[in-house]
Amino acid sequence: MLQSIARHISLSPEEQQQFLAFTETKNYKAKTILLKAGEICTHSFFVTKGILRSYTLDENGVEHVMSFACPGWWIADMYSYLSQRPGHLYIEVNEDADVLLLSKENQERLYHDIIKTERFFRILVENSLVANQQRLMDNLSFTAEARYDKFSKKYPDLIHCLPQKQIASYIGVTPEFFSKMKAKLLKK
Amino acid sequence: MLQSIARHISLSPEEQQQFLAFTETKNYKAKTILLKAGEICTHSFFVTKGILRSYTLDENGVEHVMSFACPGWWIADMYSYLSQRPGHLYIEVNEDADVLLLSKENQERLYHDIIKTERFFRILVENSLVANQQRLMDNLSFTAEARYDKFSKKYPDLIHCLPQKQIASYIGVTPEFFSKMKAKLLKK
DNA sequence: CGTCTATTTGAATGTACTCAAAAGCGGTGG
DNA sequence: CCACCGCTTTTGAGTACATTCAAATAGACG
Repeated sequence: MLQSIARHISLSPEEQQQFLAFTETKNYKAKTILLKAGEICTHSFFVTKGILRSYTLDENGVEHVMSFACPGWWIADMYSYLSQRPGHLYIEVNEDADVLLLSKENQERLYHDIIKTERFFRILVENSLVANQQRLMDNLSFTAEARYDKFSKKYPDLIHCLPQKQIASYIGVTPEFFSKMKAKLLKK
Repeated sequence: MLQSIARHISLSPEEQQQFLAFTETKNYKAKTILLKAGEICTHSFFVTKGILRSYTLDENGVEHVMSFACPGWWIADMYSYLSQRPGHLYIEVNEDADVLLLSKENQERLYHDIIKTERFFRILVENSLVANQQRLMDNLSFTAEARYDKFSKKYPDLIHCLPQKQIASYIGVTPEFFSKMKAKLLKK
């Protein structure tokens, strides 16, 4: 995580230690659910090993993947985490994972104690926003086929370690349609 | 704008003046284009009067509305503004507008001179991110009808001052389909 | 090995799009 | 102030992309 921080701000060794001291390390098995819809997201998660994902369940019980988190990525239900109100997202472990937990309280302490961290998290959120806006525009502008193409170019490695139905959900189609689409692409 | 800032951080009168001194006030007529795709977004815009909107044009020349900005809202091509690389968005004046311009350089100066402003903009971006994620999930989970319903409840006043085709574009359907959908809703 | 879930395939359906044409509306200039 | 032009909205018919439902097959895990 310190590497990932160092890409945006520079912390002294003491500050680095303080940052880490505010986090908690945990290991989770695949399929563990770290957060459920209706709960308050008290921590944000930094993945050092494995894969997590966040998703909603709609009124018909269909899953819609919000995001995947690989090593080096943060994940949380931002709405719930920021407002400290019950959220709509589930966060689940896709593959056995090592995770750093940062509680909302410790995050606030960090902002207070090491003011530079505010910049760090601002930049993270800025990057998320840009990525999210891009994904939204892609969904409005492109067909499923083009979205899949973009996805596989953006995350070439992820494709091999995710179940198809989750990729289908991420790009916004049913697993059945995704399967047919893939078959059609292979013919070409 | 000072009111909008005061909701998140408190600035001394001097700091307030300094903030304002970093901005530039302009008045634009409807249909003025403030930014084109391919250009670098050098300023972010704070609307004090009127309405702006941002959108992309896809390969077929179809417009996809990214966002509307009413008084009290910021708007920019965040990708381009943050990276200072050519962007994909157009920003256009919907209704004659008064706008405060904040250049990227002055934004950086603000972060440096009044460190609290970093918090302010962090919170703004956080809120944008949450809203954007919500919109993305709505697009994946709901039908056009439900999205229109949500939109009209979230922005009841906007509906009356936007051309239908822009609302259609925002919720992600063609103007023709939107028209038919509205007719069907009236029957009920 | 058996069970449970994921994937594939097919047929029928539906939601939303395209194209085309008519009607409505607003602004601009004569 | 009216007439005209351009743009938005409406309406209809035909189409396409994607879904639903169902059933068969394949894979993963205990």
